[in-house]
Amino acid sequence: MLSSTEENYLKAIYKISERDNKAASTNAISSEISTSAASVSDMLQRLSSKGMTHYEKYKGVTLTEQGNKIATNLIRKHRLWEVFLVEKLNFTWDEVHDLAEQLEHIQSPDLVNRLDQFLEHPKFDPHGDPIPDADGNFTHRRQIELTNLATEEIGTLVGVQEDSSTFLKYLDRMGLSLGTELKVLEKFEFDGSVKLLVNNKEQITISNKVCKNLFVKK
Amino acid sequence: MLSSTEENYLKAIYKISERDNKAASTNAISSEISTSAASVSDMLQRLSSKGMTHYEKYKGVTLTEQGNKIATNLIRKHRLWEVFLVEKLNFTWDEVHDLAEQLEHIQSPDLVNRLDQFLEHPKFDPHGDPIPDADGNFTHRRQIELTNLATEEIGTLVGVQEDSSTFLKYLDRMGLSLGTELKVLEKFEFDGSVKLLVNNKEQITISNKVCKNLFVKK
DNA sequence: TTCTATTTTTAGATTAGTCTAAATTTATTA
DNA sequence: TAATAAATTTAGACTAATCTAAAAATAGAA
Repeated sequence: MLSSTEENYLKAIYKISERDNKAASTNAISSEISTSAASVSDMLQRLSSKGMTHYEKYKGVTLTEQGNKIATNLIRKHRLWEVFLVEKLNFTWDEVHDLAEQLEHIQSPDLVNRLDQFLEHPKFDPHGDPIPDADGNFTHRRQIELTNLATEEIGTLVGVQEDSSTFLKYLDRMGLSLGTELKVLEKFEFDGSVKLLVNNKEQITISNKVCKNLFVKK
Repeated sequence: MLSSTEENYLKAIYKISERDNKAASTNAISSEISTSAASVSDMLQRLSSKGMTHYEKYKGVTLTEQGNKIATNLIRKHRLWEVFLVEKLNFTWDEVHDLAEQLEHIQSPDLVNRLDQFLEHPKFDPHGDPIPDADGNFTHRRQIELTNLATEEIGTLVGVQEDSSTFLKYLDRMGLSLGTELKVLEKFEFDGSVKLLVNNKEQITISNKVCKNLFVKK
């Protein structure tokens, strides 16, 4: 069995490979989990000797099938716990990330599955991210970045890229939550900011950076 | 903040002091948490330097107010999680101990209290053990050991001493669970075993060892 | 293609928690 | 009360995970 630390490395490698579509570099991992490159280098050798990663010195690292399975399961646990915290314990969506980081390391295959059942097999977490099933299959999101919506088009907010507390609090403040209907009124070329009609009522303008972090369904 | 390991030492010290009504010895702790006496000795000095324990070499150890508070809170968390696992996720009472050992180390004051609220402030865990409130106060159990029941007396099973999986499975097998009504039919002096009438129906005989692990309310 | 900058790895040290073996202190008992 | 047994602590070593500094390898630019 792996330590929590080792598990966190696998998750980081998964996340980076997913994002960049290539082997994760030592530096990318070290900045993802805030440790020195030296520590990462050490750990990569350990994870490889345990059959979790394919690693060639100076060439970056990818997950083996086994490593991928563990990483996916961590994500499953993380997102299910987030649903539990929000739906059952009434936490807000900006409070649950750090807690789920702890809970995802609880060891018990039975627990995850019972939790999944208790929550009635949710497909998405409170941030709109898909929850993989017990076999590691994700429900594919039919969603696009808000930036890809043309003027006058309407979409429903179904997910966010970032889940930092500051970003989520900002969204709450602007009256944006999952399920909110958005109509693009105007796109400003100058800085990429966008003027929106929210739920057919209020008008707000959001920056390009915010825009890129919002997923909508047409 | 303390590590999980340090927390486990505090819990062990709490448990032993409670049971024996005196300072916990190095050996008692080492057998409670299955580590060498040398490791315990080391740890006791560390915990004392952190203000968690009163420790005098060769004289055993007791908890400071702060240490006591942490230990009590761990017990609170442990028992609340056990209620959650049994009531909400349908685990059986013999399956939850090890999982609760992991869950009790999750750090978040908010989480415990929300869990408590979600479970509607249970007073006892699935083994009949009292759950301390947020201030560390236990509901006093008005219960006696089954061994103290005289012949012909009737009691309701309200708690168990041990919560090892083997013991609890044995009880299930014998048709004994919390709430079961027991009538003492005969006490055998020879080996301390006892013949019981269970729920006014079946007759069983249990050993003295089992007897000592059962609490009843008259 | 060669030199320089960047990235990555190695070397060596540190901390928490553990161990065994040896030394020391306390308890028991003759 | 002196000798022996038991309990406890200290010494020294090990592993996992981390760090900084130095060395080595790779990538990029002239």
